[in-house]
Amino acid sequence: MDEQPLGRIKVMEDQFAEKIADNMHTYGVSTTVGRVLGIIYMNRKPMTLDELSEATGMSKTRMSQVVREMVDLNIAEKVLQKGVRKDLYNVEQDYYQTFISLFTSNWRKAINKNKMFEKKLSAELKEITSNEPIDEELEAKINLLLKETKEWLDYYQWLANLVEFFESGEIFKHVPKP
Amino acid sequence: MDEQPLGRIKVMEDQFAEKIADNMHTYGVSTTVGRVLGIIYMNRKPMTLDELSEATGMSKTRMSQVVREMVDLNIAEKVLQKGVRKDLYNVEQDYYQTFISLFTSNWRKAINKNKMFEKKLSAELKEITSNEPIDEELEAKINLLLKETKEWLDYYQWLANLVEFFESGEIFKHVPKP
DNA sequence: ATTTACGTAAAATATTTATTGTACGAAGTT
DNA sequence: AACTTCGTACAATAAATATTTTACGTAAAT
Repeated sequence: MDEQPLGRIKVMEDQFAEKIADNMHTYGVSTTVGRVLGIIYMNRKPMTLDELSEATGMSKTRMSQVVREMVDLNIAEKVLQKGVRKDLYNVEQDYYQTFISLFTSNWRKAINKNKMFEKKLSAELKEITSNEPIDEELEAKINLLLKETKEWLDYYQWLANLVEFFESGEIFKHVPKP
Repeated sequence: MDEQPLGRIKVMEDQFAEKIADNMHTYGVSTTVGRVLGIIYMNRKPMTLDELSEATGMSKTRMSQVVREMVDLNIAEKVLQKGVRKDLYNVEQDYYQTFISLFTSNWRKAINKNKMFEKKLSAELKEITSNEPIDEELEAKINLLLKETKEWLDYYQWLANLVEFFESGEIFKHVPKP
């Protein structure tokens, strides 16, 4: 209570960084990724691995791992500054963009994985329907599976459209930024 | 290759269930939750803990835990069937609805957590701006923090609107089901 | 040409999360 | 009333993830 104003601001900034970390958690990224994002964000300018290590109290190796993960997720980028030897990392300053980056990179991953499955499954289904002698019960089962496959593919098409809807910024036309 | 048609269908059904599990993973739920969802889905009717235990090869205790998690997430429900003593569990059969349930329950959790933070932070900020003697540097810092707080609150308002946009089904007006 | 600082791979450790086993109360059955 | 069966709390164990330590190749500084 009787703290220095500057100290209190520092405390609030830390709380803020923590909150950002917490928010990140909802995207399924590890706590430390969230923390680092919050720290760089609050620092208001790019940071080196050593600075991050200092700020988190974690090893430099860990910072290296975390920062790589963030770059992969499109929520951080390496910044080149001439004359400076150490790598600098910066984060997206726009919350909405961060949301979109994480959302799209997660779902794109799932969509791509699914592509292979799609091919395999429909090939198998085609084959089985053309080759085999078919009794009634079998036919019913096959038809059910066919129907479900169709629904599944449609669902993934929808997901792909949804990702595009976010990535293009179209979402903001219908859910505008306050 | 020389398998029975019925056996091959079983294999495909299993692959399908697996794929559903995989998809679930993108939402940040545990693998087993995904598996159970896929199994019940493919079973096409509600299942008991014992049946699930049998189907997954896992303990009944684990099934109990998983099913509870699913109910909390709104992707499964307990079904009462008179005359039957065991609890039966069913899952949402509509992929889109499952997507929405998971999306909204995740973000709602985050939004609620944030509510408390909001109050605390803005109270602190108000206090510090009214009580303290202010020099120029301090004032600049405070203003920056105020601005960031505002942005953060706006962002969360947006998230809340987004959740509503999904939950109400409005999303389908703009990204229609194929 | 040596030395120093950097980032990260790879292996080792610590922490967290998932899973099982035991036990027990509540409710149904005999 | 004694006996089963059910679901789950709670403690123990196993598996997966996060984190650190050590080591090493590469590039800048001396």
